Amino acid sequence: MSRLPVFDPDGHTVNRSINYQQELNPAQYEAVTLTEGPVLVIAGAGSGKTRTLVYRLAYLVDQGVAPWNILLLTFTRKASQEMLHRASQLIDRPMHQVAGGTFHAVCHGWLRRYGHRLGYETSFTLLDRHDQADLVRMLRDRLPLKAGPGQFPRRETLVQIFGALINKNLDLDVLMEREYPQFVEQTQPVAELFQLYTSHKRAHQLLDYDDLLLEGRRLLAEHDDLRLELSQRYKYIMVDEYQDTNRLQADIVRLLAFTHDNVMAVGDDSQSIYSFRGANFRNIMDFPRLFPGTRIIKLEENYRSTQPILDLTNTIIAQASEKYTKCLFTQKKEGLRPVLLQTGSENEQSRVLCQTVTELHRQGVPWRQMAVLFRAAYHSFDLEIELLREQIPFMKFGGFKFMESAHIKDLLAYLRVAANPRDSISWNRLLQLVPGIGKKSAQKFLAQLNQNDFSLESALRWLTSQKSAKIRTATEPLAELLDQLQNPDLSPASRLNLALAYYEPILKTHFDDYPKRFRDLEHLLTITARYRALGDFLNDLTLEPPTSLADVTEASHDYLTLSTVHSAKGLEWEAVLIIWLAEGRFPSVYSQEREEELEEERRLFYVAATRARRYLYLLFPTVSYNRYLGTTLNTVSRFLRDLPGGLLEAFKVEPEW
DNA sequence: CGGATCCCGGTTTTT
DNA sequence: CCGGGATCCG
Repeated sequence: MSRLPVFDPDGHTVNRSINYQQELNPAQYEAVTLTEGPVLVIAGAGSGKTRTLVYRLAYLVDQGVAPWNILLLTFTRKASQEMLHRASQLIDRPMHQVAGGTFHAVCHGWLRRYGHRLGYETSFTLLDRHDQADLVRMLRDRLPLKAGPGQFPRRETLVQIFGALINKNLDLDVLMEREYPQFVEQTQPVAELFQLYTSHKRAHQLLDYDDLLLEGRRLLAEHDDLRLELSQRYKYIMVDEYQDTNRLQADIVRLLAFTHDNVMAVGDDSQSIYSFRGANFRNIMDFPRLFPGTRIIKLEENYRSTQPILDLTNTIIAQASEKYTKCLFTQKKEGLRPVLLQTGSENEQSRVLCQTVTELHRQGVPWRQMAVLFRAAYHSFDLEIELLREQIPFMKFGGFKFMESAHIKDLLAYLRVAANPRDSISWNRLLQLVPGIGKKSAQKFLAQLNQNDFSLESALRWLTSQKSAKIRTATEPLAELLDQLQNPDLSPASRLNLALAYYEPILKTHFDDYPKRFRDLEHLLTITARYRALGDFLNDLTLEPPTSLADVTEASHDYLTLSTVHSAKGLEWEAVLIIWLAEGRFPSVYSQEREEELEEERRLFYVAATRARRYLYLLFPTVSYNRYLGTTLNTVSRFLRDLPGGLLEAFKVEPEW
């Protein structure tokens, strides 16, 4: 059919002739055009879920809905940007006024703007997991912990407990008994520490990830006028990956939609893989109860994979103990069976993988159409060495600890204090880098700062009035730096440069791998260059930390993807290779105790395998070498054991070189 | 305060 | 067996 461009009053070229009915299947079409009232779309893997959301965005705008009246909640910022981009191409009209992003980012935006109603200044600081652990350590040292019975949890564990408390909406007693029985005797001090943790964050304008959701919800729940205003602004709400939301997020949607109920939730219970973050796959089944009158639409036709791949993935998920009937089918009947490759050592697995991708590449599959997936980031270490040796271009996603390394944290501490002088965690950090100042002095400094209402002047005074001349030679340059960083006219990049000049000698004395770390800091500088406001830079770093070296170094255009399964969610490739399909690795040893955790591992494997369009390779080494256990034998992952015959092509292989 | 020494644990997944 | 964290001691 012909598509005549027409001009709307704004002067944009508008294509008003998308034939929605023709370009979508009946179920998709219904999901796209049913704009009023609650809709739940159960979208199987590869069933055109993103396509449906994109067309719905376009359709809404085509129908005359203003883009700023739409809210698109996604799992990552990248996902929402991608959808908006595709939708704007479809209707040839910019969509950037659509509000989009993660729950955390959207709540964050509200809190910057309206947070004063809950007692937050606009300069509040976001804490990542590492900051949370630092704070817990600081507070735990203040607590008179007598050496009671049983161990006190490590600080990472404490952070985990606090997170579960919020996201799973449980009482501490119940949580401890159910999930941390080994620490049950410590429930009382843990509760005390949690109290301390919560009140400290308040007093110092600090918010962790959970606070964003918690306080975002409170903003809506306790301020009727604001709830009304936001509900009327976001007249149409779409939530992607609903199976990975938790109770808190469901509450936020419920509150936000109270004037209209125009919510479309999209998800797949079989792909719920974030229970460690408080998500529960049953949540998606609760949606109709939260929104009475929900129309449920199922997308079951798969457009991604070939039938032999679907035969395997359908079988895998059919073995799940709790499942909602859904059976994917495809028109792509032809195709190769998934291949199981059993190798000797881990290194042989790596070499066989190199051979396989090289062969696929020779047959015409570009690198960017291939991905290697694994359960945990460290599973690919050996492979990365092998890929480098073979000069196969690759990029790794997930498990990237750039932001957690000490030198990055150190450098950012100077900027964070400049942005929020109440940020006790950063003060604590940067003070202890001064030779001659340790825990005790830092503590004294903070107490003193507290009395002076955290004025920077009093901080500088303290730094320049140290009695010992030796200490003053170190604190005076620090005071000078902090004074310079205060200048509001400086760009984030120039501030970072100032801090780097001050920090470089410290870096040299603290780390023997100083050159490598210095390069990291220079990478950080290139990220900074994109920002005009210091606050934006710091927030983004916490809300969307760099996920791969790609964000830091030059991106090449054609590369093989290496990714954790979690980071591969929502993506697809011509060829997918999954490594380490051995008991203890995938499923992980940490999940072998509880049935529900094993079920999640199964869904995780399902997610991994359904990323493949044409080629699916499953690899596992029989022998693994462990430094302290010596050589051990692996058995193939339980997900591949006891499959009905004919689903897989199985080989024992040895590398040729 | 900070370096030396001892002791325990042992790479999950991420906003 | 190696590394981080807690603890001890100068």
